[in-house]
Amino acid sequence: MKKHQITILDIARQLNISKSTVSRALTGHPKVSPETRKAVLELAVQMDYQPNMLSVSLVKNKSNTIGVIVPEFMSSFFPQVILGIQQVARTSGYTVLITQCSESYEQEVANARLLLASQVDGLLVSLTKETLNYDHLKIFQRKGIPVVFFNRVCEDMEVPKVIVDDYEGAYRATEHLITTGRKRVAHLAGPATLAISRKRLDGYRDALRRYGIAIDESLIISYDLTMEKVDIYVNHLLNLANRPDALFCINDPTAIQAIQVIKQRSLRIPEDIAVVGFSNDYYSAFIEPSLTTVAQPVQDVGSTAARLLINQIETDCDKPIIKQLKTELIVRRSTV
Amino acid sequence: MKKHQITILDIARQLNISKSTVSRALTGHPKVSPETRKAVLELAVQMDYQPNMLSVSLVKNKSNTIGVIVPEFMSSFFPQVILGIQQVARTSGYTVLITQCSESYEQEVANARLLLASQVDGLLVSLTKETLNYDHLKIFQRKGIPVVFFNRVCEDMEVPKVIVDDYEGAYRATEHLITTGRKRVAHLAGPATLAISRKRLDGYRDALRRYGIAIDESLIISYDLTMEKVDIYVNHLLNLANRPDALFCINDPTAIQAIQVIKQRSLRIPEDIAVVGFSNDYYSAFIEPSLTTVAQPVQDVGSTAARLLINQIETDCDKPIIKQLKTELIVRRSTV
DNA sequence: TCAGATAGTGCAACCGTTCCCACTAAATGC
DNA sequence: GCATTTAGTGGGAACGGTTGCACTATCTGA
Repeated sequence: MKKHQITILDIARQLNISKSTVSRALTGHPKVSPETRKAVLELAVQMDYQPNMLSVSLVKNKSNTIGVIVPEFMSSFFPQVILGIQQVARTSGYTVLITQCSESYEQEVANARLLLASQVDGLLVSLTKETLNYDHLKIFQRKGIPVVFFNRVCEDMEVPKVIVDDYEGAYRATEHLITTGRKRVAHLAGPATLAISRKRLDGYRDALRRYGIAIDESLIISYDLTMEKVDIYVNHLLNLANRPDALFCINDPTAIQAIQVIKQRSLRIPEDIAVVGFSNDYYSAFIEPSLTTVAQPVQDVGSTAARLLINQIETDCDKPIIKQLKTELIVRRSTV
Repeated sequence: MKKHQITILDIARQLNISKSTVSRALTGHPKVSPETRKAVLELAVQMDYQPNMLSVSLVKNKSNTIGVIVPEFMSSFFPQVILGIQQVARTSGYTVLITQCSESYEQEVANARLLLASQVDGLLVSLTKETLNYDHLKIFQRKGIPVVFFNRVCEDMEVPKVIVDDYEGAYRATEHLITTGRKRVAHLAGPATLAISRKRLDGYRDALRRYGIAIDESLIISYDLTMEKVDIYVNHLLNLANRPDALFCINDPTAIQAIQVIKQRSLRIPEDIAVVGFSNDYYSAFIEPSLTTVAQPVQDVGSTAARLLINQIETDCDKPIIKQLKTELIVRRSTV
């Protein structure tokens, strides 16, 4: 059963002083006599006093909390981004309220409402693959609560964003496939709702164009990121009369799943078909064959976004900067 | 810049009624006339009103928040447990405050303090590998705030715990190695501070004993879960005059790292040495060779723990039940 | 000696809600 | 037709802190 909470009033009564003085002693206010301060501090420890942040937040109109909305929690990507967020938040004295949407738009709306009600001082968001309407996020803007997007960003809101250079990454990946002799490079793309899908697709297209390879639309398949679909689409590609000799996938989980399908069909990687992923997930180096992929500075995405947000919270300046972090092509055995 | 928040008082003034009535209309209190209720609800939407949960929590002395402390966030294990926690919490109307310790005891203490100050209604904890003192968690008990442990539990606190049958899992894994002809089974164990390490070690020992295999202490190495050490210890084992022909690892990341080392030395898996992990992480099926491992019902751990906690919060009954979930040996190519 | 500074403290308002109590007016019972 | 219930509302304390202001007592300097 929940016990009575020790409050500053309890301390005040014991010492026969006012709660104002207790508050001042506890918060390090200068105008408290050394003896009083000592007595308060000692009694506080002895009584196991813990301040109630709810009331502090209420009176100060600041919760020192930042909200985070991520689309999913299964891949290693978002947990790692959160690691970066937490590191920065912690050192700046903020608590992080993490919510997760299971790729559902409705869940995203619910989470936004929750964070709003929780009086977060700022919001970090990465969108679900379903999100097309942004009203639930624009409320934050209207209320003057800073918002920063990362990874999966919203293109019609003028707020700071942290992304990696998806175009460049995809371009380099495709270029790598071409320069290692591939002629028919397929692309298993993400849903067009996500800007990252579109940019990676653009990078892929431009690389082909640049190297004078005609774009074959039948080799481009956009899918909804549900893993079961990968089997279907990869099989479809492998069944084409003029089979692709390389496959560039929207992300690492997709690539890894694709590799399983290709292996099942007893095709050799990379001899028969090369595979490239995107994001360099933790386990991508360990699979067989090890996966060539585009590495993103995952934790940096989180820490940069957090820094941008906290800066905005504390200075009230809100230039809608777009921080674009560099990617790096990591060549492994799935392509060479 | 943060704008003025819309409060029930703003609504009250606009409609020329008292804030009590507005509050009642908003919370669905029966004694409000239909017209008043309608007017309030409409104006609330129109004004973009969002309740301030801080004040609600303050006055009700209940935050509808549960705190979670996990030791790390890199492996897929804890994020997945959290998924299970969130699912249950959400349907019961609770928000989840997640904190992460990077395996540091000090961070754990800081996180506990933070959650206490945030007035969580209950606490879910999995300990860091360093934790030996539990004062920071016992405070919750003293204050009457329910605590439930999961996975890495504390043996000297009488509270509910959710674990998997580590002993049984380790026993089965070791048994599997023995029955497939292995004679010298090594064990790369976790730190003795963790009960899971000790239990898995016990299961390993008992399986050997049961099958009449003398226990060779030189084949048992306890390490601190920092990946770099795996290289050293595995190499040490492989350099032994009488090399082991099987290796049972405390968890999957360890096993995967061990496999890398073994492959570097051009030994064959499983012919020269078989490898078994524990926990069936997401990627363990995809590595080469695919990893034989003991699967845990990861999300169930989270959902069970959350259910236990919420039940305790809402009924005030606190039987220190220990829920032990079943494990399952998954045989893959690293052993057969 | 006395004005003025200063250290230390207490009072009370405030943050945004809930909820008990009191009140009025209409509805009901007899 | 009058007492009693009841529906609907408002007033105000409470939750646990912070903080501006007022106040007293001591100290400073000319």
